[in-house]
Amino acid sequence: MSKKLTKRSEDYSKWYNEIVSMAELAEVSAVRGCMVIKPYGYAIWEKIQKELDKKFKQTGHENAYFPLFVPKRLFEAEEKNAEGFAKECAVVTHYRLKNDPKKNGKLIVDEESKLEEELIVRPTSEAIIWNTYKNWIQSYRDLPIKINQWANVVRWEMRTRLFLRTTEFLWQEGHTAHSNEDEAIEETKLINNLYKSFVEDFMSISVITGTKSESEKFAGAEETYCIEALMQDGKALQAGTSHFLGQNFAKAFDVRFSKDDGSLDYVWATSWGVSTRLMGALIMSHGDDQGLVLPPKLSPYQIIIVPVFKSPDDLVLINQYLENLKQQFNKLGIDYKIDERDNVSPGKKFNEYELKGVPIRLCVGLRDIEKKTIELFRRDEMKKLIIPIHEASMQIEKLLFDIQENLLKKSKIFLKNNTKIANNYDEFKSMIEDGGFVLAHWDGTDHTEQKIKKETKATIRCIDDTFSDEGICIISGKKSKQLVYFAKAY
RNA sequence: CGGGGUGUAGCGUAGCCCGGUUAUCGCGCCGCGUUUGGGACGCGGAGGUCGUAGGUUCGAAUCCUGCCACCCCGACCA
Repeated sequence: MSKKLTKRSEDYSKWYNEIVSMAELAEVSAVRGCMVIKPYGYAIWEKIQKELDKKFKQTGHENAYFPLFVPKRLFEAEEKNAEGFAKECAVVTHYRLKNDPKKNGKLIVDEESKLEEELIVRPTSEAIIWNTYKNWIQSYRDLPIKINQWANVVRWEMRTRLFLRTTEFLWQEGHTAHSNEDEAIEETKLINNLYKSFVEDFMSISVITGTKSESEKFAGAEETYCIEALMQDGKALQAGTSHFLGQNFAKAFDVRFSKDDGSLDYVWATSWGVSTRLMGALIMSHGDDQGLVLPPKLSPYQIIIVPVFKSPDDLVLINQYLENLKQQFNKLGIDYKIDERDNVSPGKKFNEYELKGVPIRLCVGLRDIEKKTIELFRRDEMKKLIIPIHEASMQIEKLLFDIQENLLKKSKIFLKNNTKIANNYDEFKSMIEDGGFVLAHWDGTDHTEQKIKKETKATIRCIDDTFSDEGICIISGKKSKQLVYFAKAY
């Protein structure tokens, strides 16, 4: 008997870690707070990358790459940004090691190799990129610049958690430069909407959108738009952010351009990103007591084929039987994998692929060949059905579509059922305790926000401007422009 | 950085309070055989500086001290 997965309801945190490890997504590495992403987990990340790239290109963006190291003086240039990240930066101070004269075989830092100016390992690339853009931009004709980079960044967090908050993480960061404010704001919103549609359509995760409060927004940004998802334990997760940077970075790095009327102006900027944290969102949104559940569009393969055979001859027969179907999969662009291991029982394979969240399992044995059937199993509903093989490709195509839709539908219902409106602070406190999003009136002050955070651990997750009903702040009793989303968050 | 906890085989663990043969058990791994439609079984086998450095003792996984690492709760955060 192999190890059983802890039930999701018993210990959510333990369940999460076990899925990451048992579904072979990633493991804790020997390097502090960092993780090793295993092939299966990385294949999912690659699907995310591929799809986002497609969307970025459709909206006029290009990929490029900038250095890992940021000289300290560049990092200092934008004060708020520097201050925001100062406490969590890895810093390169030396460039050489030498043999320890006291201990043979040991290496020590060569003090003589001390750098005159320290290099910061990027926690984000605004500084290095804006210092580069400065040389690229002279005229309004050079604008807009719309670049994305896939990179690793390092943030020395106190506490780490696989995928959600690792010291090093992978992400994409977009950095755009525009000749006017409206265009930059439009870009910021466009990307946030792009994130929303990606997360909903591909990851089947329902999200709320809006802007961040003053204290929650990105250091150095004028406005931060975000998408927020709700995990099954009732905690919110920031899944993506898109920042309108105004002219802050242009001023800090002195990036000016000539307008068509001949005057000089600072450029307008945006930056935006999603990270490997999306993998955490995926696990916590869809996973169940059997393991991971993947939406078909993100699964490394949509179908796992488990042949049931007693001899190599049986296996040959089964492969012949499936030949035509496999060709149809290729034609339809459906990825499949066949598990032909003969030293592992079918039952064990069933459980393995359920743990890995493969959307559909196709099981075939001699019994099926006789009856001209196949057995299908859909992971999201844990239901089996036996169908004639001549209907298989058609049914599977439909089933994949259904699973994708069904997961989003479930996610939407979950989000809806766990979003409540609080009319007073007592109600608010008990709702926050239960988990989920709580909509409440807020007077817009930092003081009130901090008070709520201190007393309930809830933060303002986002402010959806489409809400316009005025009301009274649940704490201060002052006038409130609208309801805002609160929740306890990861 | 504060408060709590844990380090024993690849993983999970018993033993520790109350020191005493060859360090327990399960999973996994290797070999042979029987199996294979929901986590197979039998027999045989390999694998350990008991986190680390000292101390106490005839004798330390066990007691004492320092150090290191990791986990949980705070502060910090995508």
